[in-house]
Amino acid sequence: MLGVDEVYRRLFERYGPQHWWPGETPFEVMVGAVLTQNTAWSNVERAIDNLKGAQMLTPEAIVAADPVRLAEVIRPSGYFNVKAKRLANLCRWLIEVGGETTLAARPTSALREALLAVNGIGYETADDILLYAFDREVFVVDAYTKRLFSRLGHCAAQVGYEALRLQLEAALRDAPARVPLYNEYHALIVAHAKVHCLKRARCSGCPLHHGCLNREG
DNA sequence: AACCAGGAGACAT
DNA sequence: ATGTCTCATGGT
Repeated sequence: MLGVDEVYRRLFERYGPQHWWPGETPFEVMVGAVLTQNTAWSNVERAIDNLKGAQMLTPEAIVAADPVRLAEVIRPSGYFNVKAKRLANLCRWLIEVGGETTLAARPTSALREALLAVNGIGYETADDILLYAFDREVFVVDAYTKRLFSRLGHCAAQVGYEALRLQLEAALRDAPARVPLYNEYHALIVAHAKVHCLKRARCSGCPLHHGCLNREG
């Protein structure tokens, strides 16, 4: 079976560095993490552009905004009513704790629990924020990650989030520079999925769909 | 025209 | 602990 480190090597060889997250500030990363829940990034870009254009890309502006207005602005990202609430929850929490800079002092486990306590932030969104906004050593697991590693024989298809995250982190525990490694790894899996093989339904006839990475090149 | 996207929560079992 | 349903726009 292909090792977790070898999978990374092959992904990196194919797609090169991805330099994620596509966001300019930690706060923009957090907003993007919520807006991209089960949604294509192209749609999220529009929503973020709208927020910028409306001068609303700050915690204060989002909390102060009328919920209907906020939903209207983020409309292109889909699920706009739920996501408007989720953004407001996130921003209320950020203001309550005294801003992002205050959070830098917290240990990762405590920060993770605090994020998960915000309604609308689940495991993946929390870990996106931890890794890409706070540079914490957390392996982000998403639907593609589960499909990839279950198809490669590393885990069951119905593996739970935490089980797979801990398994992957354990497999890479001796790797140097894990934060940049995790950063690239998740981005590379998404890049790979964008090309092929990681959709919900396996593409019939695709010779790679049982795990393209088993093949060289 | 169906399928899917860088999920999460409420709720039932 | 594990399923099912809902939320919704935009691209292929």
